[in-house]
Amino acid sequence: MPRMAVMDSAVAREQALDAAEELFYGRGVQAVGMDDVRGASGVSLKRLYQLFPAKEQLVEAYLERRDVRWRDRLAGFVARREDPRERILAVFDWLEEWFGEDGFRGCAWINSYGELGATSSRVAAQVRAHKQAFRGYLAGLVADAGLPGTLAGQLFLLAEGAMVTAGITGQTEPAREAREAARLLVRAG
Amino acid sequence: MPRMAVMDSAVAREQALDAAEELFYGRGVQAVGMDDVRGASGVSLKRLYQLFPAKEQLVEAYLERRDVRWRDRLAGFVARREDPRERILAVFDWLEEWFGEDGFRGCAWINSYGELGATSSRVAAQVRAHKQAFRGYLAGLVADAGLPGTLAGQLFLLAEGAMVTAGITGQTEPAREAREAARLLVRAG
DNA sequence: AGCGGTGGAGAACGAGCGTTCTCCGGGCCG
DNA sequence: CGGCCCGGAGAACGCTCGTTCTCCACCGCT
Repeated sequence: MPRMAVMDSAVAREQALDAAEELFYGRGVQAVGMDDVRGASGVSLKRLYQLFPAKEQLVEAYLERRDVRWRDRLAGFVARREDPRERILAVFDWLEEWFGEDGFRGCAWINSYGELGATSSRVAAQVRAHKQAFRGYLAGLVADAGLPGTLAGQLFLLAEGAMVTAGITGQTEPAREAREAARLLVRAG
Repeated sequence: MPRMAVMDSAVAREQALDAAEELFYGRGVQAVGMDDVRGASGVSLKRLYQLFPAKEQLVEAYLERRDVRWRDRLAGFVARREDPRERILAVFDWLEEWFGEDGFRGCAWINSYGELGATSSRVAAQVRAHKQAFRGYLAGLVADAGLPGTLAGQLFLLAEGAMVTAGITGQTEPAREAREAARLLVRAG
């Protein structure tokens, strides 16, 4: 009955990714060994290498899954607001919530880019794709609000600056500063 | 005559730092070995370890020297403008110049923070100090223009967002987008 | 009960690299 | 000219870590 083995593989994969995400995000990719992932996940090394033939693939899977979840969480939060302009500002409210979470250590993609961007072209491409998706999402919000397209890039830069600054300082305040700037830019637009 | 030896040490130190800066910035700190620094600088390993007892100290010296130079270059560019509001916008003009330079790979401190922030508290502190100095510089420009203090944080976030985005995409455009947003915020202030 | 195969624990291997050591040549002093 | 010290080249050492291998316990089947 291979059904069971398949299920176990799926479970092991999730456990491995859960552990990898916490460790990679919290300490940096290079500071975490495959053995650390094994220890934290309970998935044996043999199985880990069956699921992810090399560490780089585990890293890619980690960024990929986090990308989907991150954008879903943001979109879910924003969708609760009705007014199109409020939705734009809600992005920054969500950032503030995120920055305040336990274990927040900045943007996983910006951090990974600093760590691996010069070495791994695949990671670099994933980071670019993630940022482009976020920017595209903002562009959609701006268009829905009937505001000029140039605003999207400006909001994007504010959000990126807030993420990087919150990551470095450990404070949530950058989200409020960015929100206030966004409010002024929306009003001016 | 120890005079000569002292001079040579100073020269060797500069050569080592020149090579370290190019390599660390271009490829990331962890991807560069001490032997690479030796090869690129012509300074022998023995001498390298006399000047910098461990790699971490070389990294610190690299960030320290680059910090001074970076802020001097920015301040020098901005000081050429007379009008206080123009000086604020000149910051973003300088960013555009910087982004367009050969070998530009984003902000050295943001990248280093992503790579080492979770591991080395000394590097993390240096990054925070650099960013705080930059923010303080912007606050001075804002005060000189008689604009409200809250503007400084907003301009800072725009600049950080532009640096991180230019680093990831390799384009200079974020500087112009940030400049336009800054112009609107200055006008609104 | 015997047995084949699956999977886990952890040793083993090999590469990379930070750091130190050894050896040697070349200039300076008596 | 002979001994001495400074510094360079690069081998060596020890550790980490990605990846693979070995061995063994367990589980289902006949």
